[in-house]
Amino acid sequence: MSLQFDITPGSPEPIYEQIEGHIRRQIATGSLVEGDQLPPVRTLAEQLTVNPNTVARAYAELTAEGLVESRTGRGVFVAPRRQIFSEEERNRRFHRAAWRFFDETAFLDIPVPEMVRRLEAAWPDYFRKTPTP
Amino acid sequence: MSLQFDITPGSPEPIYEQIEGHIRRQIATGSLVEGDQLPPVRTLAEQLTVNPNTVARAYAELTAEGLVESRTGRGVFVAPRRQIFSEEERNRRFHRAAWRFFDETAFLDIPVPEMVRRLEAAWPDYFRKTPTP
Amino acid sequence: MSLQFDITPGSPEPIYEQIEGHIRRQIATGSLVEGDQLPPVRTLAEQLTVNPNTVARAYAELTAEGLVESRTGRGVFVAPRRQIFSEEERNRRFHRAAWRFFDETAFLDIPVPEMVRRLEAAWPDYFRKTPTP
Amino acid sequence: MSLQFDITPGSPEPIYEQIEGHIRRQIATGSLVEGDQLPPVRTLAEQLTVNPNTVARAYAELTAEGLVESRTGRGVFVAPRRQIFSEEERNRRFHRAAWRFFDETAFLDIPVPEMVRRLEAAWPDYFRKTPTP
DNA sequence: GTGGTCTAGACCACG
DNA sequence: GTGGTCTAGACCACT
Repeated sequence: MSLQFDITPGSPEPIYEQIEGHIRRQIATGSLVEGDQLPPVRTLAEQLTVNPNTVARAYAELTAEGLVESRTGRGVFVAPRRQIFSEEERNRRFHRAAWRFFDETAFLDIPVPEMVRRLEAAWPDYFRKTPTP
Repeated sequence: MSLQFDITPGSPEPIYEQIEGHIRRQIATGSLVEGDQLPPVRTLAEQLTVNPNTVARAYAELTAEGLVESRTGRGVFVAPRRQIFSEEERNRRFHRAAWRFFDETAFLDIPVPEMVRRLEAAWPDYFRKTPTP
Repeated sequence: MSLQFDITPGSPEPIYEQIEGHIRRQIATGSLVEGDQLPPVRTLAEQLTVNPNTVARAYAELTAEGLVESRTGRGVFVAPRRQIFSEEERNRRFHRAAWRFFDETAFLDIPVPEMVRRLEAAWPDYFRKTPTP
Repeated sequence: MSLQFDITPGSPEPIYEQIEGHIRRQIATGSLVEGDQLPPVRTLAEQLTVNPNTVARAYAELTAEGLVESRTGRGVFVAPRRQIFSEEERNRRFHRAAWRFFDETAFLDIPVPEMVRRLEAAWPDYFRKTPTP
């Protein structure tokens, strides 16, 4: 439950998004399940040596998305799994991610079938990256 | 050579990246080949109704990447095709893009096979974004 | 388009939520329509005499909700209307709001039919509160 | 008199407010009448597995409002019913609650008549939240 | 000029 | 102790 991970401060991806990403992944892969408590804002901030506000922002966005919920005075906990977005919105988000992916890979000269193959191959690796402690 | 395409003002993707993307894709798919001239900065800026600086930036980055080259006084031309990135670099970029894609889609609750199917389905649409003139 | 409104700093409702509320209402009632630009963060911050970060936070949340979209370097604009939440999530939010309403009115000793009548009567007033300039 | 109810730990509504709400409702609906004794702070705290301070706070606020009264050494009892708020105050509170409700539901795209219908439908459910023992 | 990120540090509400 | 809000001020990316 201690959420072992690092962030890369210089990256174009903002720190709070990196934090969100790690936690989302833990939830998506089942490393964190409903009712689990996230580390306190100050603790995680210290561990990552970032400002508490930055962690708080990540928690706030995850809360807004409904992935976690905050119980005042007690901490932030993984929320029961729900379907938050409409079919339409999920399609929109999928398309946005897909196009971004195409944009970032189009000039790598990898043919589409090969790309898809690689993507399928990368998935278990991604899934496993999150250490189940 | 007149580069028919639109940019999406509402997108979070910066305009200069959208322009770069379109040109990269034209080159990747063979719509633009070695020696073809790109439209002058001012012309393209007018056509897209964006700031000339924005177009200039896109051209500059493509030049830096070696995809196009500027012949002073005459314009910007598609460069001879060569292997720009090392195998290692291409793998690195592919992985980064793939992980970002996973991060953005993991919590959409779309199973992997379905995701792959959708991705393959989205490609022609993406490709068509830039009509080959 | 100048968004005439005040905020009450002492209120239990946080300032950024008050700002969000006003803008949501303007959009809900049609005072702000797709494509309209919101006042710049700094301008609105000055007008309300709050910190720019506070306004930025309100804008960020509205952006996350999909009600507005930010075009980098140019400003924040009202987004095309979309159905963002699933039926389930909308029900959940409606129920939460309804129960909160009941909690806040239960001890006012107003019988339910009377309450409903009053609520219907209050709506046009609410709707009109947002000045169409 | 044993006050059968649960609190929802995941809710954004603070626990002490949930407790207050339940008791207010019991009084409003006649489940608790003048002279009835509330369970001792420690007992209720144990039953709900919350901090005794939290229960104490709820009792304190209800006492301050005049809904219950504490007879030192013997416990807390439901106070004689009286008009607690002036007509004006009741209108003010109703309006505040109504506007908050509108704010939270305006962007759910539910037409007013449908909203009223749903609200009426939700009431019995809300009422039942506290089973009359 | 626009918005977005991050830090530092204060203050409050809840338990 | 927990998270949440707000301010002040710096720095960056994009147009």
